[in-house]
Amino acid sequence: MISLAGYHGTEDHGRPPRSSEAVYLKLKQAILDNHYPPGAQILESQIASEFEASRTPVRESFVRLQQEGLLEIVPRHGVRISALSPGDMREIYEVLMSLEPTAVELLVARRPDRVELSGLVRACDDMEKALAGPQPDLVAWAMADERFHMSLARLCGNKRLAAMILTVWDQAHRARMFTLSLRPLPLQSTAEHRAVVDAILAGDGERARDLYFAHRKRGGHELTTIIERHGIQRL
Amino acid sequence: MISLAGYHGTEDHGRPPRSSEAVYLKLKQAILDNHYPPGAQILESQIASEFEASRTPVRESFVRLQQEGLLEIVPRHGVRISALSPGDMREIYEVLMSLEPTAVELLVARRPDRVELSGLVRACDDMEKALAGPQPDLVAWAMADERFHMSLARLCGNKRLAAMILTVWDQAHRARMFTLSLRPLPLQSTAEHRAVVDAILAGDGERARDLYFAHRKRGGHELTTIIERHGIQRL
DNA sequence: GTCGGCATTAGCGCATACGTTAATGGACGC
DNA sequence: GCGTCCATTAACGTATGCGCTAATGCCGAC
Repeated sequence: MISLAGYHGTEDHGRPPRSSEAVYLKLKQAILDNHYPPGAQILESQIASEFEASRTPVRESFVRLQQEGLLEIVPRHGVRISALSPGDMREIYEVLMSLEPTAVELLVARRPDRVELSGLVRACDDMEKALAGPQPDLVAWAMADERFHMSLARLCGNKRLAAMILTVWDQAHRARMFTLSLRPLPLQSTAEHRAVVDAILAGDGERARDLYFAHRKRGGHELTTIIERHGIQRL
Repeated sequence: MISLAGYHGTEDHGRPPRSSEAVYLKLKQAILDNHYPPGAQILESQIASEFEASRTPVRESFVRLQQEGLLEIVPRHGVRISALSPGDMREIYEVLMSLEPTAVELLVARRPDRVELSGLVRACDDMEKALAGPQPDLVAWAMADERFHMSLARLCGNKRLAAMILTVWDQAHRARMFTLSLRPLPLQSTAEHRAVVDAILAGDGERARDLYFAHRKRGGHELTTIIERHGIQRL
């Protein structure tokens, strides 16, 4: 997880570390890392003792994570970690197909300098590196891919847009990790990222947006196909 | 405010009414109704006594409303009701220009029947009616406009997309109400809504999307112009 | 007169206590 | 043997208490 310090406004400013913030971050990470698998039921008191805090900060974290769609509060049964149905994946990809191309377009319109874009370029480099050797490192590739998309969201200059992208991206995180080994080597995906960066560097917003849209569409289609072929119902 | 029962998963299922839910709803309504003006500082204990609840449900509401961008928790100073800068308005309109046309396109792709679309048609009728008489009723127009956009979001079949539209729409609610009397009579806006509905009824997704995008773009431009001309810095 | 430091206290973050509800298991009746 | 009802208790939703932090105001010194 790469956090977007800012929009949801909960990063500290040198204040005493808040237990509720720590619980929130650790719990979120644990969910994304599949430490609590989808469908799992967890009790407030269980998390409270695991994280050595009282129920109050745990409840606060639950509320926040519920709004982010990572879990659902079920009265008397604690929380249920959200599982994504194929329909949810469709929703997420529809949202990303709408927001991410817009983010690219906004980024180009801002006329960013090469320094700002260095993160994107490096993420591309890392994706290529991860697939270059005789033993492709899929996890490294996925991390670079994530870095690429997070950077792009943050660079677009629209905090709300960035936060929305991050939210659904987080929701889909586990599913992406799970399907990583089921899909063909992401060589084309990597090339598409590079093409987007090139268009951004060239200042061609329309081309960048269209490339990005195509990338997202193909990726979504690929994932949908995998989910269907494997008959996956929840992830 | 028109609530999207569902996505954020806090509607009740015949359970005992929860105080925290009541506080959340009333507080949100109060903010949208400008009962607490932007920039206002409110203390937990103040809301608690006003709403006759303890601090716990108030805190929970604060957390939720902060994530929705309606207020900001400022330690030791309670919460500050969010004020929108011109930059915020730009962000909101960029998001809506991305999401709403997508929603329209998705709606048309679902091939909705006339019954499903009746809410949209009625909202259009009401907008026209509100402007028809010798004394145009701007508030009635704004309510119908809001109903139109909320219906569209909900009809698109993508809960996440709908929730996102609702969130930013809520953020901009006060600003829209405030500028209502500063802008020209929304005759063109009303006509544009009608055109979008016609395109939806005709099943022409691409036209509907383009019309909607143009509508949103023009509306955003109009609002931006007003804000600039009046030198408004916070609303 | 102004600035700085200290005391006071407001307000919060967290822990915990309390009452309520619903889930569970056992016992009894059919 | 099975179903139903009641008792038990687990878990939550809310209230409240506690200790800590920082904001505020006052007083004294320069």
